[in-house]
Amino acid sequence: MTSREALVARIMEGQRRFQEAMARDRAHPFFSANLTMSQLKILFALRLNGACGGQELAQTMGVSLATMTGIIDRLVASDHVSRREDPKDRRVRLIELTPQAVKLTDEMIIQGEEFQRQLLSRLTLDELGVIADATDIMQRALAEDQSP
Amino acid sequence: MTSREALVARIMEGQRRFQEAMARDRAHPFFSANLTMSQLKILFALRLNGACGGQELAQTMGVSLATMTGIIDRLVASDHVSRREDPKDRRVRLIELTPQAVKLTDEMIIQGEEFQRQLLSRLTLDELGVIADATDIMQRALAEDQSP
DNA sequence: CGAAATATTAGGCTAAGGCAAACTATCCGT
DNA sequence: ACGGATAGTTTGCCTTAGCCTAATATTTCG
Repeated sequence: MTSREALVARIMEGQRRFQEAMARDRAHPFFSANLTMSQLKILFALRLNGACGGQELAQTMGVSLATMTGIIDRLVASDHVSRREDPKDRRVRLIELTPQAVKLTDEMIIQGEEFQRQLLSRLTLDELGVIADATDIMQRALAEDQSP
Repeated sequence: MTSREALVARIMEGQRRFQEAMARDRAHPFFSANLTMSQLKILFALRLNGACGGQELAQTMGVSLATMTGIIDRLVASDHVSRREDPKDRRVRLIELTPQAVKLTDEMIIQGEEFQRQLLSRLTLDELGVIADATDIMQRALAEDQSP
């Protein structure tokens, strides 16, 4: 094994443990939010791709438009999404997440800020510096990855 | 703002972006797995707490034992969990995840290894060293946090 | 032995999701 | 500006997962 491979393995294992430790936090909202799976999928789709029309949503989920109307109705009633007119095409009703639903999906997908802050509070200034450098390096790799 | 607070803020923001970028990966299995919300909750509970009896599971989810039997039946049929006797109490049927379900929940909760590996492949050896140091520091903070 | 605990089965109910068909409103090519 | 195509909703009907209570079996343990 090259030293490079060894480093990568060490990092991956550490990251895995870290994620594992935060899994409990992320799983919480799944228990407290009273959603069906169809509803959850739609919230995720909207969170990842932004607002879109019902037709597109129905096709993505492999469901008829009539079915989608029903699902969206219930999500509107529970204040997770809202409908508004598409200024570009008035036939379309754009579906978008309410701020409350953005927060909910963030808790499910993004990590527990509280937990992270608590961990960081245990570190020395020097250690924080190393973490910050590492974060910056990953940011650059991420940026290059998205526009090579 | 102290330099410490500045460092923490920089780290948190970087981590948030990083998680955001991986969110798509993690959301995938929610779309492809054909589960109901009750089923998902049970898989999560088993993944986080390990195998347990139906009674305990029913109480955790706030549901009657008869209901739980039905849900477990369907999860067994779809090969997500299995039942086995509890050697300590033969009245109890321990419910545990199948290897397939462990893999599935890992994909939902833990992060995309492939994506991570790809990002790391873009880094120099020096940069990898910084990341590895940072990972180790976080590991220590994590260990201290769990047993202070 | 007998009460208590664990699980399953049977029977019955509800709500979410699934569809097709009919209808309205809007868009856009000719 | 007419007319087909597209987006959405409504209606009516069906299926399934989940939910319960009550009855039954099995095992534990005082």
